Amino acid sequence: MKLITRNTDYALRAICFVVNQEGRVVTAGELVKKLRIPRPFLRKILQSLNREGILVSTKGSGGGFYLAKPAKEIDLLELIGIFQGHLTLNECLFKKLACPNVKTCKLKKRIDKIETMVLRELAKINVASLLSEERLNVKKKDHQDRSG
Amino acid sequence: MKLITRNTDYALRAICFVVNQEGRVVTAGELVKKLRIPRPFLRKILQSLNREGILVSTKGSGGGFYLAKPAKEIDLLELIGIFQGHLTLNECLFKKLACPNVKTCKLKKRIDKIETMVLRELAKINVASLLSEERLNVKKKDHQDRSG
DNA sequence: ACAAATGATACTATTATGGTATCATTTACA
DNA sequence: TGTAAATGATACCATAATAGTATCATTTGT
Ligand code: FES
Ligand code: FES
Repeated sequence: MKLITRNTDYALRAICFVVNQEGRVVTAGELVKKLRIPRPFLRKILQSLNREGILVSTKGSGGGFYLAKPAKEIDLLELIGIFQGHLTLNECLFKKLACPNVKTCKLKKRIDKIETMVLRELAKINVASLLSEERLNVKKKDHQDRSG
Repeated sequence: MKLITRNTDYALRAICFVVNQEGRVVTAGELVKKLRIPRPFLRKILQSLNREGILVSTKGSGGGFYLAKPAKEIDLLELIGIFQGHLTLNECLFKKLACPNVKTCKLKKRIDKIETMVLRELAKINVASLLSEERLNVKKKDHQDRSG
């Protein structure tokens, strides 16, 4: 079981790279080469990040992406929200029938407490705080695909 | 994203029911009726619980299941381990290549910390502590299937 | 012997994840 | 003004994890 899926992780790597370019516009092609993420998948991810107000995109020749807000204001919880939906650690099986126990259920109470902790911690992890040490894995070999 | 999958949850409900029977041998059929879990699925779950030393089974006519150890010694972490494998919140994408950053990666460090917290809390949640308040949802209507 | 129980195990269905592939649109600039 | 270089939108496909079924073998009380 993974808390962080591939698209979230890729998004984070891409954002980190963009941050390091200090305002320069970065194209998807560049990111593909540097991060070695399959191009169509990365493109979809970048489009999401644009829609969600994390990156700004400019179209046309010379276009690309740059940060829409300070690195400090982009946290893991938000990224997970975008790519994995709301993080629900506990979900009672009697969902539709509206579980008769929700009010008293001890398990729910205890899992909820864990969930709250986890969410709080994830919200603390922001891109700026990750960047003092490098986590990008820059590569030599190019990557190729046809779409785009 | 769910921390607790169906089989883990069903297992927990089944165990709770068995605990409440105070040593009496309980059959899969009974559990199916009371908990309204699909019979073949529940049977598979009970077999796992037996293999893993949480329930003892007795075969043949009059057979069934009873607890293999005190309710206090059965915790959620163990159940999750059985049905969902080891809980890994963070798994670096460069797995096979052995990520060059594992030692320094800040993200990994921070997720690991969250993971440790979660595991510790899950280990604290044991069946006995859940049972002071009821979470079983006993039902009227029977359930039917052919296997067995 | 037979019915009532579990054990083992192989199979199937559904959903979530991890992608691909196409075509439309915008823009710089030769 | 037209073409190449970029992103936007969207539909599609592949793989893996989860959830569940189906069969047959084995054990045991009566
Ligand atoms: S049994 Fe429904 S919330 Fe716990
Ligand atoms: S980038 Fe590999 S452990 Fe973080």
